[in-house]
Amino acid sequence: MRYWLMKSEPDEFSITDLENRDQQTEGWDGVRNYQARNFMRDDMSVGDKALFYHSNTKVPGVVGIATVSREGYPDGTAFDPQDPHYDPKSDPDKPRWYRVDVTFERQLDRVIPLAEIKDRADELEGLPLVRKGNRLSVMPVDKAHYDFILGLEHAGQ
DNA sequence: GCCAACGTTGGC
DNA sequence: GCCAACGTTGGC
Repeated sequence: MRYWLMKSEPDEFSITDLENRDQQTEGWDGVRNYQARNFMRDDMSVGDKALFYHSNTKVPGVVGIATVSREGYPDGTAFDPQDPHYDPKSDPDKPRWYRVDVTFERQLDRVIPLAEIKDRADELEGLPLVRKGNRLSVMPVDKAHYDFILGLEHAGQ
C-alpha cells in the first residue's frame, strides 16, 4: 500500500464536500499537471491512503484522510467543452488526463497547518510539500512521513 | 492582492 | 533545442 497527499482548494472541493458526497466518493478530476497525472494513472492502487490537504485558504494544511477507491481512468472533464477543465487536446480515444476516485475516511480532529509541517522539515526530509516552490497537487508520501504527520494530530501544542 | 516559483507554449 | 513570454499555483 502506498501513501499520498492530495491538494484541493476548499472553495472548490473540501474534505466536507467529500464526506457529503454520494457514497462519500468523488473522482479526483481537473488535474492538469503531467507529474500528478502519472501518479494517478500509473502508481495509485485501490486501498492507498491519501492525506487530504486544503490549499489556497486561510490556514493551509492537512485536514483529513481519504482512501483510493478506483484506480486511474480517463478524466472525462477534459472532453467537455462546457467544463472549466476542458482540454481540446485530450482525445477520448487517447486521453491525456486521468483521475482516480477517492472515498472519505475521516476528518482530522484538528487541521495540521502547513506552517507546523514546515517546522518539522527535518523529520520530513524529501517530502515535496516542504520543498520551496512546490506546486505538485498529487504527491507520494513515505509511510514514515505519513505516520509522522498524523502523529502531530494529537501532539501537545 | 502580491509575487515567487514553476510549467507550458511557441518563435526562431 | 533554446529560451522568452506567458499563465498558473499557492503561500503569505
